[in-house]
Amino acid sequence: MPELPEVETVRRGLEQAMVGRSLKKVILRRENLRFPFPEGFCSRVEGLQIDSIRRRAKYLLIDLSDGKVILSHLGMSGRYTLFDAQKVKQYAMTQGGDETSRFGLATGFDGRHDHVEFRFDDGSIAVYTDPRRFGIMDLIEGGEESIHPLLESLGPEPFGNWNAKQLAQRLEKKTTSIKVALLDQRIVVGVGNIYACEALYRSGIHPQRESRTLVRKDGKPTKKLDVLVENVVQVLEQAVEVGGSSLNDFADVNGTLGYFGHHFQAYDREDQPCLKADCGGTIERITQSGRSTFLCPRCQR
DNA sequence: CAAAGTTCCTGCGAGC
DNA sequence: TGCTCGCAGGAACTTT
Repeated sequence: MPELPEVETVRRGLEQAMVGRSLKKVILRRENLRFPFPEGFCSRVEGLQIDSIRRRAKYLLIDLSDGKVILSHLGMSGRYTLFDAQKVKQYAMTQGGDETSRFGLATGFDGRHDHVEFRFDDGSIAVYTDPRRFGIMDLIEGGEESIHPLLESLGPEPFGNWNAKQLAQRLEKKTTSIKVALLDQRIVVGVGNIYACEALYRSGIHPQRESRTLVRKDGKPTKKLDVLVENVVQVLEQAVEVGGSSLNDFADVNGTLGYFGHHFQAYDREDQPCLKADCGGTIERITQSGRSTFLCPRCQR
């Protein structure tokens, strides 16, 4: 469930549930996700309090009271499910057991993919579930965040002071298609396949258009590039609003609604009519870098 | 057959 | 000519 808006929604959910609590016990049910868990992960974080939870790109950064940071990426299928103390009690009574996953269907599957359990001092628990295991969990020592290999080459946050001028600089010499460029986290972070399609559709830009053709010869952004930047920010903002409007006790419910409770204008609408007034075109699906792109060939140029 | 993400590998062209 | 570098495109990871 992982583009910027979904990760931000999860961040808010975890913030509510975790900040101010201490990690009493952390349990790993396998040795790796996409990468092995760091050496001694559990013992190095147990006893520490959660001070704050931040987001950088599609990564979650969980700040601990001694300066360490838990780095978490949801990959394609990662989710957090939160259980308050009362729910934990209920599950303990009905399912029993202590060291095996008791949450089963509550985390979205039967428990086989519940890889990490964070148990807090107040009796609440956060479970990380990830069937495809493209997710990542790592531990960063205090002050070493800026040199973490996964974070160091990330581009600007779209909700920062990102603008068309900055984007133009990065696209000036790029022959890659604009769709593929938007997915490149070194150019701008947080945009994934769905919102890249949506932003290009709204902007009337063909996803296969060469990136550099959106920059003028003097290096300034074209009007279309200005529009694209506005639409990327708008699409992401609107998605955050939708995700944030739902309940707070299940981070996965938030994330799921963020994607599928919302209907898209282009994504996953192959063979359906273009929604732009008077266009009359039909949404097409093509493949770029092995990923589906949805577009209206009539109004995207 | 496809899937919301990221990293790594290979092949190619440019430039020294 | 031969080598290196960077870019572009594709495969790989895995389960439902």
